[in-house]
Amino acid sequence: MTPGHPSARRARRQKAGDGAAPADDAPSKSSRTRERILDAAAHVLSRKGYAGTRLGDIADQAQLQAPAIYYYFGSRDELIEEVMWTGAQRVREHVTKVLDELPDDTTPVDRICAAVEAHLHLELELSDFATALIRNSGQMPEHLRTRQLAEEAAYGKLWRNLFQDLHEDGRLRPDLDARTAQLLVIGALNWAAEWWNPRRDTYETVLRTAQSLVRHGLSSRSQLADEAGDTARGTTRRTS
Amino acid sequence: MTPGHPSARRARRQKAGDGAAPADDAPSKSSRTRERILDAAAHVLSRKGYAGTRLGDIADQAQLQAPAIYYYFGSRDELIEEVMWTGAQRVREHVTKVLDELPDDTTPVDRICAAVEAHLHLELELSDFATALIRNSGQMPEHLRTRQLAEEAAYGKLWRNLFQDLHEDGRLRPDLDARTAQLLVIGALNWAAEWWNPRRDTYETVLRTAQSLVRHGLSSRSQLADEAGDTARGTTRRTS
DNA sequence: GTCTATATGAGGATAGAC
DNA sequence: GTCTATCCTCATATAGAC
Repeated sequence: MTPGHPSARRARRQKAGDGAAPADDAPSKSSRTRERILDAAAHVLSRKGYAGTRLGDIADQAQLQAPAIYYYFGSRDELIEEVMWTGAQRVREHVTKVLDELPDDTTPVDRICAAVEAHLHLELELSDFATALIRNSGQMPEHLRTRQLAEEAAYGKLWRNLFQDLHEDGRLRPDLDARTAQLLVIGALNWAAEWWNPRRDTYETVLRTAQSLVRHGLSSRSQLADEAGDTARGTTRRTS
Repeated sequence: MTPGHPSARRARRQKAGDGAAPADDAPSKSSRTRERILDAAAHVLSRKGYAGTRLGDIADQAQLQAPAIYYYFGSRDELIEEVMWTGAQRVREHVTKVLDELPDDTTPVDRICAAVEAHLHLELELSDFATALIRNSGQMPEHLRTRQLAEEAAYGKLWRNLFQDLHEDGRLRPDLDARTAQLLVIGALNWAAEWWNPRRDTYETVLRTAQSLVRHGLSSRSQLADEAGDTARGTTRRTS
């Protein structure tokens, strides 16, 4: 509410600055405070949920007092909305970038495996944002979800294209429904943020298992033999 | 709080009665009100989260006034705890039952496919309980999670045994980590409650795709050819 | 068994000092 | 930029009528 709120306006200006400048000067002023608040909010949101997220808890985590938050964000809802959007946005940007950098002759299966790696990597990296998103998507008031839904639509389309390519290549096993398979795969990956414990399984193990499951689960003809030793680590490399 | 609370005691007695009697007499008195409240609580909890669940909303959904809830449950927390536990409990019971009824000579892969079917079926059936569980597991105060954690441990062990059998049969592809694969599979299934829309995909489509993905994703040697036409529907039948 | 009325407390948001 | 003090709203839980 109160759209003309002075602190909100100021905050928005700062944010635009951060986002636009690629690597101009240093992360700039002590306006890294904004980042601290955002990270803190993701942390609390993932653990307490939308309704349970107290400005006081966020402030504790960010090492300042609650009213200071209003200097950077117009309201509690505005802050939470940005957490949800940021998580979705960063994952999509990262996966997009990785796919763009793949050689043109990369096969559809390998592209999917690369996407699996990119998704998993960033999701586990940004686990507070990821779990905040996962747990609260269905619990947010609709009007706070517009940006997030746009992100997710775009991200869904990206995956849909990957599966489409696989299908057109005749490599998608015919008893699979493409859309359903895609949602099941993404679900398996998303869920990983809920259970992954770095002290129990290495990231490599999770990645290798996920990629193998996807590769063999999806594709009909096995171009699998010659990849056998390769699936262990990143698929971003050779494709010849 | 207030453990000796009269209404709580009364409520517990009624519940025990409901649970014990298999099909004795009718669902008994208007104490089906308790079920209505429980269902309503699952509905609200899944959409608003632990902290956002208001007794008033539950009351609206159950078609009574908020204070009436205290006749059946000792407190808000007690009610919520029971929702979380009920979801986990019913799924485990159902899957256990289905597995127990399988012929003794059922192969490990087929047993896993049967478990996939049972899990998916009950999860989509009880979607309010399922999504309540999924979204709020990480957001509940620890002291409300004891029963639920016990359920989940038992359920995890059940799946672990399924994968163990597959492994000992030499059918688990060697590049897979059993525990990780299991968590990824369950994750894919759990997530389905988040996106499944009966008006878009039939239950059959989801089930068939999930089973196929799991079967081909997990197993090394293909005993797949002779099952091809069978994976479409339940796997509970033939195994000869 | 279910209601109306109310005591009590927690948390978002603002004003204004520094 | 960040703090202290304060207002106001709203939800749990209880008391007690019907």
